[in-house]
Amino acid sequence: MSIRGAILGLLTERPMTGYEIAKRFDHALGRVWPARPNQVYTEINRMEEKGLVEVVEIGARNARRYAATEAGLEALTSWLLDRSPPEQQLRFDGLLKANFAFALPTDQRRMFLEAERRFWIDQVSWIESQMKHLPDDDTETTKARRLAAEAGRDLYRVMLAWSERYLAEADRPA
Amino acid sequence: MSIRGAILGLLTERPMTGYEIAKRFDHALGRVWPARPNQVYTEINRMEEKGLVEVVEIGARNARRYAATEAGLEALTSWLLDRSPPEQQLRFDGLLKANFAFALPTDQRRMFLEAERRFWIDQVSWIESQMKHLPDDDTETTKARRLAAEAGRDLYRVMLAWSERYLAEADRPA
DNA sequence: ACAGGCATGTAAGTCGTTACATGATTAG
DNA sequence: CTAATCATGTAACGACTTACATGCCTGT
Repeated sequence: MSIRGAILGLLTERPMTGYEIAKRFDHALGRVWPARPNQVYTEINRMEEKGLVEVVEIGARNARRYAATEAGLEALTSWLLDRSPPEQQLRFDGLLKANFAFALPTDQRRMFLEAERRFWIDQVSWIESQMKHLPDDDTETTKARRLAAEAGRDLYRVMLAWSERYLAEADRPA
Repeated sequence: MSIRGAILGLLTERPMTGYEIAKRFDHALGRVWPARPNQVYTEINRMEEKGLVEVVEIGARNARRYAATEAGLEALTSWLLDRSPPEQQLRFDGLLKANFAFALPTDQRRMFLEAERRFWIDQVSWIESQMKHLPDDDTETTKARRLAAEAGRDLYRVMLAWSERYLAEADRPA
């Protein structure tokens, strides 16, 4: 239930509408855990039924703004501390494909690796631009986000380095 | 359809039974793309219907040993080159949780980060032990697997560094 | 007035997990 | 002979994607 945890985590910052939460996934969180708007809406409704969130304001266009309840905060804590599979599992098809790149003929492997390289360059520069927009304060929230962003950037750099090393090895075959 | 690609990739090494494929996920591939035996079996059956794999041998206990067909190899290539979402997306709840660690009270955050640290140490040492068992040859297969393993190890090291930096920051609060 | 963004949903289908179930063979 | 491993499934459910649908409000 990672999406549930993520929604609750976002709501600890401030109350939000489903639309705003969906935007956060779209613009930022989606790079580590994608979620589409409709999934956000259906999940929030289920969470409201279970008493994890509650409507704290109804604005223009009948926009419902949610906040986490006490039960919601407990659910957030237990999600963070939950180490049972399939929580705490990487699902990373980039590394999976990396294992099987040998199966491509040489020219297509080059194309594949160059596309990978461009992709990871994009990811690195995207996250670096995101880091500039982090608030310039010393709160726990900002600290956690800054450290997470740095880890994300470094993960992308590892994949970038992988693609470049592979390309270099492809240049001088055994 | 990452599982389909992974199965086809494994079958390029040599023909295998569903059981053997499931073991590979369990022992190695599952660290980047988990799959349970039943999912492997159902997927292989669907792939056989579609002509992507074929039975090349029936052994003891009626074990069916599969190989990739021509169509299967094409499917593998197009999976590797496919860059459309939700392919090519990270789904990494570790980084997601990293963003929300601030929501835990200080003592629980320590516990959380120390558990993270132990977890990533385990991952690093697991993959390092795996790397020792890679065949000592110079084939493309081995090269791809070695580079992928190194990337995996470095990814785990990034997360390990993240947990340690966070723990260090927690020691000297702002 | 109309385009663009705000705001929310439903329905169908696929992918993945959990739980349950069965039987054959081999090693000790 | 009995435990472990080999070998394969089915059923139910939950998570996620894709496609479709609706209407409100604000700025130009």
